[in-house]
Amino acid sequence: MSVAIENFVKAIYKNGKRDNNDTKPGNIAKELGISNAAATDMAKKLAIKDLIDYEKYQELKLTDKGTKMALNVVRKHRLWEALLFKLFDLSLHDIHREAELLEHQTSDLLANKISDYLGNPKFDPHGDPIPNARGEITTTDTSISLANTEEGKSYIISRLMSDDKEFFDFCAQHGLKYGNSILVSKQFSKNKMTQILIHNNTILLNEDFTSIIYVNEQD
Amino acid sequence: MSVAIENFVKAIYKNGKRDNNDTKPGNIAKELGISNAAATDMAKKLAIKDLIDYEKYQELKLTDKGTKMALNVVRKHRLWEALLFKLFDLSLHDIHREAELLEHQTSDLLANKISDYLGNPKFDPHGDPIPNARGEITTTDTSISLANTEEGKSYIISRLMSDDKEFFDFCAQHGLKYGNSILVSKQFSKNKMTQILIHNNTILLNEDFTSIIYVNEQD
DNA sequence: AAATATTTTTAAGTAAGCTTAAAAATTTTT
DNA sequence: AAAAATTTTTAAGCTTACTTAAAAATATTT
Repeated sequence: MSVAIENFVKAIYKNGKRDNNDTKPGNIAKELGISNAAATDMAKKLAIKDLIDYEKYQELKLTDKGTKMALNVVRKHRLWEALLFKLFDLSLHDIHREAELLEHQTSDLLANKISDYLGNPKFDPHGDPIPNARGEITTTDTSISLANTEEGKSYIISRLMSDDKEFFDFCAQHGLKYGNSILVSKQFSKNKMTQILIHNNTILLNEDFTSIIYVNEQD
Repeated sequence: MSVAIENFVKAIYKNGKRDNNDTKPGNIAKELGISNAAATDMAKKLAIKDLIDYEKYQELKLTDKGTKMALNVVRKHRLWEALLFKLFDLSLHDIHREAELLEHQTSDLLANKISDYLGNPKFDPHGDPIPNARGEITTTDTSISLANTEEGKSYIISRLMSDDKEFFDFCAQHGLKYGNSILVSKQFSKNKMTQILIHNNTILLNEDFTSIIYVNEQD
């Protein structure tokens, strides 16, 4: 399947998870940096291939076949990230950029070899779960916007779900990285902000960030 | 640059080395599995980009810029082959197939990281020399069609320059592989055939094969 | 609920990278 | 060196993945 199609399906998958399921053509177009018209166009083509269900003016919905394709690409992306992270001294941002290209030129055979080589890891260097060869994925974490603030309850950062360099730089600067411990001290639900404590620093995060920082409860 | 252009330039480079410099559009077309018309078309486009010198009905000749691009792609191909060979249990044929795709989606930065990781190797698993980051390449071997048959002179196989599965299978079956020792016992120049001795078996090879099996003199 | 703004869709057009068919040039055979 | 065969080129056309501009529908604001 073409790179354009794989990326389109992947974008629907990602937007379906992340935002409030806003997978109308315009959102996908923005994600991919193409025009709305191009997104509508592509949506029709994918519908013919039975990768999405398409109804005019509605959200784009992946079919089982489409979901399978998206997970296959996501699997390859995250396996590449894990491999490049292990072998080379590269920034997470660089690794992401390389994986973004390699993911589309990787046979299932090679993906499985990479997975084996790494010991069939369940998570990539961002903490994102790696779907297995059958497209199954296991996650238990939640965004910190939904974390509760019970006294003394601490969390472990499990993922930073973004490809934005500015966001990564911000995270790096404040010690927000995969595996680190934080305390969610307060939710300002009205203003959609969250206050956290990390390394004895209190940080107030707005929705853009709280929705893409994921954590697991600390045991 | 696009995949199609990189492959076109690479094909000219390869044909310029291998065959009797037969780099007319038809040969490149055959190499790439496209029509002659498409090859002529592409040749004109590459000329505009100053990647080749193009004159109607003549051989296609890479400019310095074109050669540089070809060597850059070849470098990435061979580095991928070396890496995949080291990490995974895959056949040389599979490795070649994967590298053929990955080579076009690899930044110079990543290529250099792979090279460093492998200790900046000079040869890939086929024995083909890996151009360095500046596009320099070092070779001393010759095809067995040109090897001389001096009494008792033996050679070490340095490369099997092909992507053809049948050829690889043939080589595997007869012990023709990188590093093995052979004796070139007779040149039938009139018939363009070469007789070799390997593992006490005498094999008579025709030009198709003698022109792509490369050897170094044994010290 | 009307007016306004935004988004989606349609329509027409472009560039890349191919195709086939036929004309033009070159190469090979006799 | 003429005839035959092959190769290269030109021409016209196709598909994919985009674009911009304008029409149609939906969503938001007042």
